[in-house]
Amino acid sequence: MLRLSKKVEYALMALRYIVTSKDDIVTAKEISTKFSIPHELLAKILQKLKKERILESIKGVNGGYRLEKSPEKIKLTDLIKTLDGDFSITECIHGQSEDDCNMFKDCTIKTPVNKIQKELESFFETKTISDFV
Amino acid sequence: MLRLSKKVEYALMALRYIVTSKDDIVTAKEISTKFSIPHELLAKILQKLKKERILESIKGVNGGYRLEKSPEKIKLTDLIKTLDGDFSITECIHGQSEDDCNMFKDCTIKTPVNKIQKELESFFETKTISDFV
DNA sequence: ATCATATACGACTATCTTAGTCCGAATTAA
DNA sequence: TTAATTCGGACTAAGATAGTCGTATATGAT
Repeated sequence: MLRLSKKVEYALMALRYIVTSKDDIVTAKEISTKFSIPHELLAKILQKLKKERILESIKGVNGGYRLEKSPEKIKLTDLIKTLDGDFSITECIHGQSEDDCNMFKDCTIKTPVNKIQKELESFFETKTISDFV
Repeated sequence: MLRLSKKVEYALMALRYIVTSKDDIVTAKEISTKFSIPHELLAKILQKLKKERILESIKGVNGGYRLEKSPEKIKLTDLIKTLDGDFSITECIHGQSEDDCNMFKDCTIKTPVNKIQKELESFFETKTISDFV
């Protein structure tokens, strides 16, 4: 239904929170409490953002997260690809060639669908965390 | 994951088929066979398109469907709204006011999310069946 | 009239994805 | 040593999507 996943929503709220926080380091607990997001779930999200080098993590007591990339460099496409694993408006698109689809041998809408995919992707490329601050 | 539903995909294929068909009237059977789409499922889709006055139906033997609107007037947003019931990138958006969201009492991303929603909606407004023919 | 071929429509089921939980680590400052 | 934190995988729950089934209704052809 063309909907942002909760993971991405949570990530946006968390990133905004981190960006605007007066503290250098912010814990997953703090964010999950603030927004009533299940702690374990948010923790996983932040861990993925760390792997993607969007966040930097500090382990142990007094640990937490802080930005590794600057807000204007964190694109919405990156969040979607990292957290949802993919960015494609149809199952048959995997970011590769236009001819990969073998789901419908007589599918006639490959070309326009690919065009829309590319346009959408460009659109989300232009959206960064800066737009959320 | 920001994906078009199968319903919308099927609708696009079906509409394109109807538009480019040399026959005045096309049956659901013909289309479902052509693309290996489950017949009952496609039938429901076409019925919804009929209610939306995108298609016109003819009952009984030799019945079927034909376009009621011209291809350039059938927008992708219409298909999504009709078939998926809604068009919103987040649960808290229902096309109404920006302040309807009560999911997160401290949600801080309402405004930017609403902006993106509107931009996306405009984008899909510009896409019509003409783009698929 | 009857029959075969269509659409119309609601209820149901199956499948897949997403969201959320649980458990046990490893790390580190106090 | 302890408490607070990140890390990682496996699991379960919930919800949305996809697909099925049964029946009714309309209508042209025989």
